[in-house]
Amino acid sequence: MLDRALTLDELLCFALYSANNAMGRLYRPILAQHGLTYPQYLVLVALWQRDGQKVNDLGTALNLESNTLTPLLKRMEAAELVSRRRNIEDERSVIVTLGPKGQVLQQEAAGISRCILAAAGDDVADLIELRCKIQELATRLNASG
Amino acid sequence: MLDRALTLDELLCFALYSANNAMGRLYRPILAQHGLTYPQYLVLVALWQRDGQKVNDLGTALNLESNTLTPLLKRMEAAELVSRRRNIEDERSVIVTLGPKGQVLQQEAAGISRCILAAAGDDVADLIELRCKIQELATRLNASG
DNA sequence: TGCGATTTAATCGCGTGCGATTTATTTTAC
DNA sequence: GTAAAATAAATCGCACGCGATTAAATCGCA
Repeated sequence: MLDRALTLDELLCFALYSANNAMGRLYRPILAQHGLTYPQYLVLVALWQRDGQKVNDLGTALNLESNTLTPLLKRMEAAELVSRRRNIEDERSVIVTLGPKGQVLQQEAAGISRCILAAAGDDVADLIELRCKIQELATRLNASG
Repeated sequence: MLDRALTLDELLCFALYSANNAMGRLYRPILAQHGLTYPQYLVLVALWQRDGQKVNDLGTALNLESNTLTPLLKRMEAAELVSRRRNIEDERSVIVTLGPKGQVLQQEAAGISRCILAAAGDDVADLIELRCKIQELATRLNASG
């Protein structure tokens, strides 16, 4: 088996890739109205959930490392979305805190996710189940790395 | 409702983002052994399925546009994975064909997808169902754009 | 036939993701 | 107490994705 040619439609990886790109295209214009990019928005969600996290903590939450986060956070700092300061107790680490713009945006977050929800489908239970399945997949994939 | 703070875990978009990143991390070292990146691999899959497609055709298949594809295809051409030539019948379009390296790699494609399948899970029926759900989501998201 | 509208790639700029490396700080071992 | 190991962030380079624009070829229609 598997001797015949692969097709794009059969690839789980392509489904993910394509759905993720589509999600990004959907978010971009909405987030751009607030001066945000997609990963910047995710950083804010993480900080709204718990303010004052180390870069490493954000990396664990988002599955990213400092090579991605540091430049991203610097751009966010320049936009007053977050602020960054060295941890007094351990100068190796950097604490990221919500900046003024980042706090204000939390009020509009619910509206943003409602926009997306509407585009994703009307059956919320279905979407939640799908999300769980995708999370499980991500967990398995990360474990195999 | 929805007055409380969002969490990353609740976001479908983050599940997708995270699973897609995880898939990329899994593919990268495998594909790197063949001198490929992840989107380059997807282009090859599309061409193995049907050789000699216009840039636009590939764009439709992959949900990408020339601003992404043109540089990507040029890199692939430099690596002899594909070749590009203007369409004689309509000089606006460019035909992309498998190059020597691109043809050879088809033999190893089955092995590549087996590696991924193993990491994604052992229940193939589950994975296929998940893939379908994600494809439907991508379709809905693209339709809302 | 000619000329504006359309189609197709290409170009440019910016913000990720990440492999690889570097720098700074803290911990550990002796 | 100090040098080696470990840890945290930053830096660098490269390949995407995509919004915006441009250039070239073709089409459509008066």
